[in-house]
Amino acid sequence: MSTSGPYHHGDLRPALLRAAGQLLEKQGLAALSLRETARRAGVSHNAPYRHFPDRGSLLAALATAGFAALGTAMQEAAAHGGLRAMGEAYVRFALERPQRFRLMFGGALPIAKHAALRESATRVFEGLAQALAPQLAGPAGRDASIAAWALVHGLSQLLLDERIASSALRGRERDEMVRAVLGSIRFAAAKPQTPA
Amino acid sequence: MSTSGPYHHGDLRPALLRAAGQLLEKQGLAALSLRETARRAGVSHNAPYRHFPDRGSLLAALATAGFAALGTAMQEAAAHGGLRAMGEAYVRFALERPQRFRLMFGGALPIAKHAALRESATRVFEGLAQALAPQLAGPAGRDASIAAWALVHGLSQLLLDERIASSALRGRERDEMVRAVLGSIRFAAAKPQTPA
DNA sequence: ACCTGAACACCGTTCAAGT
DNA sequence: ACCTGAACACCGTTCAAGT
Repeated sequence: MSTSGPYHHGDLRPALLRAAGQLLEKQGLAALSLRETARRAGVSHNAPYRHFPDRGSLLAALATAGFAALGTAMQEAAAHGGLRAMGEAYVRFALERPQRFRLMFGGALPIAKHAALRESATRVFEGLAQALAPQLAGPAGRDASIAAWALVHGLSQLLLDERIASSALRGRERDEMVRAVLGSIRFAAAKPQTPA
Repeated sequence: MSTSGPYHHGDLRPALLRAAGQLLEKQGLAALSLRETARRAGVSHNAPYRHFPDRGSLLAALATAGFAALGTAMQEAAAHGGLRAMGEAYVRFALERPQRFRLMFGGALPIAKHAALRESATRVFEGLAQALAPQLAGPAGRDASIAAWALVHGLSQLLLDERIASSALRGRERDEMVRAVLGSIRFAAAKPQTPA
């Protein structure tokens, strides 16, 4: 009577997102079932359908929150450490939240079906493009900014998949190696000659 | 009696891989169930366990075949068109077999559990590193070759996820845009000054 | 050896019903 | 409005049995 929750949960949507987020980060996407999420939130297996039309929509909400967090981390990094720090923040986000990052970029979500997801992702990428714009103007600069983004994104993915052998560290801390790899590139179209 | 298959299928393993590959490319990873694969191969839902200990092992076999195909495509491209063609072949492979590429790099497979998978992947990456070696020697060169790989890999992923707006094409064919993006990068450590 | 059918414990989703 | 329990058609995996 006193210890049991209210009949109307009242705050079920955030509770479901919290439970689903924990499942995702601890057990991975495959273990993230609607039924288990409901169980952890203390409701029947059917209650989530009041807040999400299907499993995909729950996943889309998790990914959307992920893009918001990534965008914030990148803007903060850029404010303190400039462009270079922005790229490093991207990689750090991927490595700190591997399952979330995979959900955001793994293609498991029908991106066309989830407008909020697409918008939150686009916002992040526009922030990156704007930060690059002063250095990389004009048509060639736009291609270069895609290359910069691809570089940072690819490095994140390869590290996540443990595809970069530990010998590549050559005694350095991982962050230092990331800096060195990102710094080993120059943009052909850069207005002043600037590092990544 | 004459149209029905033999009791002992005889060639079940390749038949399963073929059916699974078709399922993967047409319906995506989520639709690739062992039971449906068995159905398409014309055997009971249980027969696949004679050839694969579990679903993950079937997926690993598909991914392993994918790495072999990617390696072949890259070597062929390199023989005809050099380093640049190698990178373009990487991107082309990803775009031509999106679901296969996602399986290979999506982190859905417990890579540690599948030795053949890890080896086939490593072979591909060693081929890339060797092709880069003449231009990028020494410690800084090794970081640069990781950057080159990350660039190609990231561009593939972003194109696959349709994260690069169609406006980025600016009227060009996709292949041409890929060439321009890859070509917009210089390696700081390159021995002669060489494009990507 | 290789294949089958029944069984178990899971899914996502739908539906009729309760408060 | 919001939640529940039963039901349906799926899974992966295991087991006892057939040829």
